Amino acid sequence: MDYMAGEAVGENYVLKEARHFDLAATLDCGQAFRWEQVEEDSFRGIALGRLLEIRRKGEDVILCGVGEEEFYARWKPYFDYGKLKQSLRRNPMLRQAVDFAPGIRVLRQDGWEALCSFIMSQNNNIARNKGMIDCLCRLAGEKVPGGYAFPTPERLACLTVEDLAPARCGFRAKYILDAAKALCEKRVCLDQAARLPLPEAREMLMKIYGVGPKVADCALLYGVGRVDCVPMDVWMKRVMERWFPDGLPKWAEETGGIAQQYLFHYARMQGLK
DNA sequence: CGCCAGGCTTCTA
DNA sequence: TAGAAGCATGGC
Repeated sequence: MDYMAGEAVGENYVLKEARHFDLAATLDCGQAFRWEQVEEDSFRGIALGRLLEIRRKGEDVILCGVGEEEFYARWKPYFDYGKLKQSLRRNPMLRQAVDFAPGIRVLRQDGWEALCSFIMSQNNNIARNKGMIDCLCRLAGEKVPGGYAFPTPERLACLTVEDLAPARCGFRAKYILDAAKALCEKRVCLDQAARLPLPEAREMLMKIYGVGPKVADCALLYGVGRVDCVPMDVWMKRVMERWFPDGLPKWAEETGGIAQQYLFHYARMQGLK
């Protein structure tokens, strides 16, 4: 099953034979920061303003307390980028990377949350970033059943660096506040970023203090649904140098961000130098 | 203890 | 205009 379908069973929504959905590889690989593993094969997180517990049971994946309507309205778009992965396998190197960890999925998160999360991820590690974000949500996020939503730009824009001190964001605090203000003042519009030519979308995000190419690209890919956007970190630079000196195949460019996810993971696991 | 984190801004030649 | 230095902080 490469695109998601399932059925409501009792109180839950069940994805049948969801072999290509590795929860740990997807939720704990540094693309999202609000999921925590609660049991062997079970994760809990707040995304899109809602608490979700999701767990694997044999070949199935169960979304606890989710009905059909909510699945299609909220979670399918969040978890599912469709059949893009299969076509990548036309290239031998891409096939190798995809088959190495076929259960990784690229998430389509909330745009603002992704932007803010990747601003905070800079020169940081995943574990600490999660802690900082959790604290930020408790500090300024709206209370929802089971925890706190990610704070809206409006709620952050009226705070100061001192207000954010408990989250221990360090030098990133001022960046977050500028990003929040940029959205409130409509200097930056993420809906517009979804439609603009890629270079213009990046340029717009990079006007935010503390947002460079990498953070802009991550926000676009993981939060704005720009699967054509390829974040270039140290690992991807090595991948391109070693395996794609002339760039990704032309036909793969429009889904380059998806390719990136598999190549990144593969390169890192191989310890590519 | 040091070293490092899926960078960015600022300073320097 | 490229390349190096500082940045805040805590996980390991």
